Amino acid sequence: MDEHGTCGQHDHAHAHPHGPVRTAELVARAERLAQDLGLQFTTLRRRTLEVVAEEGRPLGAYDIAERLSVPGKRVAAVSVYRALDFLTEHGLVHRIASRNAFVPCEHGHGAGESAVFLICRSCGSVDETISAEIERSLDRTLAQAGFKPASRIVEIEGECGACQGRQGVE
Amino acid sequence: MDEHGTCGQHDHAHAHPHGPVRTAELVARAERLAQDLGLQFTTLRRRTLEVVAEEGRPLGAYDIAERLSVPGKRVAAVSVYRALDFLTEHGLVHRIASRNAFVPCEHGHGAGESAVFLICRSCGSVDETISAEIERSLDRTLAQAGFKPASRIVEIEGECGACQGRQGVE
DNA sequence: GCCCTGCCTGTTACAGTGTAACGACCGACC
DNA sequence: GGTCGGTCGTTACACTGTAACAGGCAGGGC
Repeated sequence: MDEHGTCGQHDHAHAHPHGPVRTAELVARAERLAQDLGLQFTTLRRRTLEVVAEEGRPLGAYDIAERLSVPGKRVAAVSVYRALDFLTEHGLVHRIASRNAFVPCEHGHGAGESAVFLICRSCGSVDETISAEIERSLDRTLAQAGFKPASRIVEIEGECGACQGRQGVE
Repeated sequence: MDEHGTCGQHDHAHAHPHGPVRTAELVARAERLAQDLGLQFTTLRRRTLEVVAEEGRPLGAYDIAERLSVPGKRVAAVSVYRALDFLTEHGLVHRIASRNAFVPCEHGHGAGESAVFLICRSCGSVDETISAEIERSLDRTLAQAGFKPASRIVEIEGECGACQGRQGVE
């Protein structure tokens, strides 16, 4: 429950070392959220969220559509986009702008907070962290420029710790 | 050269506090750079840079292609992409990931440094700033996560100072 | 001169990304 | 029942980006 308060330090959820984000947990959060706000957490939205959560790396909308499709029943990308609109709007998944792809939200943070995405060029994994320090310096810079922020995108490409270890690649 | 007079006749929303990037200056920088590194600053690359520099807002590759084309001679988008690859690689233009569009580099900074882009939702202008403070906090967060950064994307969407002033619509 | 090589450009083709528009369905509410 | 709003299916289309191949052009070696 009390996820917001305890996350003050550098205690962030590492999802990838252990495997994918807890799908069930994310779905439960979505259900609570829909309940509270009177929104519809439909089957398509739930399945889209599950597919994104179960993948260990960013998924494109068409990849998601393909995974949602079964021989008799094809899910069109446009439907996936609408589901993703819903999910991103409520902070359940994030869009990785530099990849045109989507990842599950690893934190319980609200949509207002800004996350930093660490994208590994070697293994393609994406880690999400939050730093109050970065937010502070961003706020300061924005205030100085007289700019009123609405949404923030911070994406760092590079090499994750695990991939630096096994240097040479397979 | 009169820098302000060039915009007098048109009422386009004009992005930069200091006026549009000086095209000639940017071209001169490119020429020096090509000279120093033994690279070819070809006509297509120069004209692409000029088109991007003269626009007050981010331009898509196809927009650039259209501006470069003349009735008899059409420039294909793929050529523009190659020119843009060259220009971004050498820090002459930047790609705005959240818009799939390109802006001229307003600073003389090297490719290593990371810029912060302030994208105005109202007028579409993009301002580029650099903050040592933000870089420091990013570095600290990355080091803590054991992540080795290669490139950084920081894009803030919101409302620029000028648009906050004239609140409503035009 | 001639060929070879490397780089740039033109062209075609195609895959991926994203949105607009219309219609049908369904549940809620009068 | 009828209306209204939201979701979804479907089609169509525009935009973004890359692969692959061919031609052109300059420089270097013979």
